[in-house]
Amino acid sequence: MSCETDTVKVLRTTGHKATPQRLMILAALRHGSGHLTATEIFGEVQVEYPYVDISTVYRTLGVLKELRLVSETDMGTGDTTYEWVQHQGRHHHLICRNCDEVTSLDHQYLEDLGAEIMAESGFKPDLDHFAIFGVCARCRLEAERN
Amino acid sequence: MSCETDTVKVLRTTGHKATPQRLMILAALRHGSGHLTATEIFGEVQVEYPYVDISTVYRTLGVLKELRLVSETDMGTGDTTYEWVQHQGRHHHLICRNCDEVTSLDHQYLEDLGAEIMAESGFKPDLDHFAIFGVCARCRLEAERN
DNA sequence: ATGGTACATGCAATTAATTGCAACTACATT
DNA sequence: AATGTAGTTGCAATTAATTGCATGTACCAT
Repeated sequence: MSCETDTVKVLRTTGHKATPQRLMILAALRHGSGHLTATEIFGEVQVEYPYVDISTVYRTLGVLKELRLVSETDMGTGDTTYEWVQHQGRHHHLICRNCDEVTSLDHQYLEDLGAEIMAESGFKPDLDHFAIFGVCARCRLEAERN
Repeated sequence: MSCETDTVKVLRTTGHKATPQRLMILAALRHGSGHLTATEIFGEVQVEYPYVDISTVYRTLGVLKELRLVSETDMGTGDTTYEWVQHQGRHHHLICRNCDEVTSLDHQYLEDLGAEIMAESGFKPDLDHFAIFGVCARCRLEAERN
């Protein structure tokens, strides 16, 4: 699989450059196990090239996000996480604001929502990786009991 | 209308306190025209009471968000905005990542999504104020032309 | 292969947001 | 009304993220 060269191609055709720093950030994202923070990616890259700057990491993540190669998600823990989109495929999270439990949500729900919005307004939404907050079944029942 | 005293009641029954600082922040949120940043709220409150601290503003917004009295939304401009939920009712935004145009989205779409999720998993999602990014009809057509 | 240029980088400085802690205060209970 | 306590505040320090700018470099066109 030539994900690496594919990505380089995408960068070039969109007027961006495939710099060594970017390739290292890409590698960190692709080999990482999803949900990486900017700081974690930074640390990873620093191992082989200690002179990268954190601002380069943020800027690269911004570009990759724009190109929809990575998704950015705040899981409610306070830090923003980044994930290589093709790595895990589209997926979503339901996060309980009472007990912080995280469960996953099938993409189909959002696929349908996206299709509806698209059909009625022409706007094509990016629904790659959502964090939806709310109250889980257990906490809700417990709250009702009081 | 006794929104003010209602809110105070909500605060008290949930184990929080109705401090003067909070009442001023509440007033700023209720009189403001939606989509206020923490800094804007801070400035507003400082007019009558210059000794508040920005951390108090953030902490109060956190509490109000938890109680779902305000919604927090990143409109993609880089700053997080807060809005008094009952002030404008539930509404959502479609934001084009190409031309930055912002249009609104009827709540019904998300109401339906919420009902579905609730029915199948028991998880009750908060879908008060979403910012959905994507590509608007105009930009999409323009992109296809190339 | 070379050169020009638009894009990227690193650094430093700035702004946004969070956190630890001692002092303080709202308010439920008495 | 007085009191105890849990919750809150302001301050200072920290961490996260962004931005301006001069220098550097990828890569397209020749």
